[in-house]
Amino acid sequence: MPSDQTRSAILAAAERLYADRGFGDVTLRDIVAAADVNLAAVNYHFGSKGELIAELFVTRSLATNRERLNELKAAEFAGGGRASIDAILRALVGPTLRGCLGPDRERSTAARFMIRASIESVPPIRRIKNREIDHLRKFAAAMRRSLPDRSAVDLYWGLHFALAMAHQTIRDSERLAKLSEGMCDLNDVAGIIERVVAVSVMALTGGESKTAEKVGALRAR
Amino acid sequence: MPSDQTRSAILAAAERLYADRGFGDVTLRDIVAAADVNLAAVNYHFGSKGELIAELFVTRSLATNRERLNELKAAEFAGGGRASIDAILRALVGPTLRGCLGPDRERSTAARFMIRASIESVPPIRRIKNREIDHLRKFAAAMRRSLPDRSAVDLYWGLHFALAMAHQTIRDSERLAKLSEGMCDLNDVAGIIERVVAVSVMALTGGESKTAEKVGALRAR
DNA sequence: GATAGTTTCATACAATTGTTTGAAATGCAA
DNA sequence: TTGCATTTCAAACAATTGTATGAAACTATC
Repeated sequence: MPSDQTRSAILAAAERLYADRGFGDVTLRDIVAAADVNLAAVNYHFGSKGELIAELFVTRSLATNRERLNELKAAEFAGGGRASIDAILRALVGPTLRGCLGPDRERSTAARFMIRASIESVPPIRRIKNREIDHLRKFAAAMRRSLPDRSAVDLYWGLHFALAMAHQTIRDSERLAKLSEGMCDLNDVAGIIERVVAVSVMALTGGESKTAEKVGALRAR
Repeated sequence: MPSDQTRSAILAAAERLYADRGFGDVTLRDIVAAADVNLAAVNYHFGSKGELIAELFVTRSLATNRERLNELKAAEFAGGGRASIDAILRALVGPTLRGCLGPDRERSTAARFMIRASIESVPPIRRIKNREIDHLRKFAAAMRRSLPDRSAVDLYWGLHFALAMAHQTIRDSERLAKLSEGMCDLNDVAGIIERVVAVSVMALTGGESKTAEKVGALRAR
């Protein structure tokens, strides 16, 4: 019977350290010290540092995607096959925002690890990351069904911007807090999600398709 | 007479390498090889690797801030002391977007270096970065003057989201290109700027102050 | 309770890193 | 030229890194 006690202790410690300090300055010795296991255990159980990171990433990546897709399916079911655009966007940005900003410690580490992974693109992760495109494509398709009149380009930009806002809010919540001197409540996760969704919906619908015009008008200046 | 030939060769090579590959995996030996100078030259001219990075960052940081403030001042002058909100946002996101996505090679390296710096937060940079808050505060003040009716919280979020969209577009333009299968033209820098500005303006004005309502309405669901 | 397979451990290894050193080369003033 | 300061260079240094090794400890089966 394989002892996965050591194995999971390493995974947990590694994820927490990577989430906190990034891949750049976390050594295997840091990890085994935090996990209270022997240095050689990492190579014994995972083969190499890169494979450890890869395993962490694929596990969390699958979990996040599953969570997002569940919300999407639920929204589509509730809407009789066609989800509302705000529900789609909520399914896209909700899980990550809740995971990173919410109070749940365990989820928080997982989500912050994923943010790190999306920022500091280390080789073992870069190789896997292409699958994310396929995942996002499902959301693009749902958006196309929800807003059949919008151009594909507008939809892609809307999707891109929604992720951008959610992402940056997690990555740089500290700056926003400092800049606003605490006026922006970063503990109100639900409020943040709705703010991101609201802006994204506006970007996509633009008060009845004004976005394209607005872009055009501003460009003409 | 000090020989700044070596000095500037190091600076140029370091900036290019850091911009291309990030701080994580660029060694001093990579830099001196690219600059075609001796290894010891870095420590002789800069003292340490950290001080080299810091010098690069402060130089570029000052330049970017100056550029942004120039555009802001010009916009405020043109508007008789009060700039339009879209002009303010354009001054905020324009320089970086033009720098990173534009064709100008030299500016491109500089801008991409700054993006790296804002992502991979290495110690020497982290220490300096607090000044950025003061810089952003000037834009927040201009926005307050331009939209005196909006709440401060909304303005901060709008500023935050504008930077988020610009930032992510630079950092992850590749994903957007892949996702949209080339439909989103990332060479049309002016168009991208206007798109970011348009969405930010909508987020801030929300079709005559609908943002807050919309957030409220969505939250009520 | 002996044995085979698995897991842990201390230790060592090879490679890479930023930094230092002291001598050689260079530039420039007298 | 001589003398002095600045700059370059090859070499070495100390520290850290991921990885490998072989013996010890453990676990479960017979």
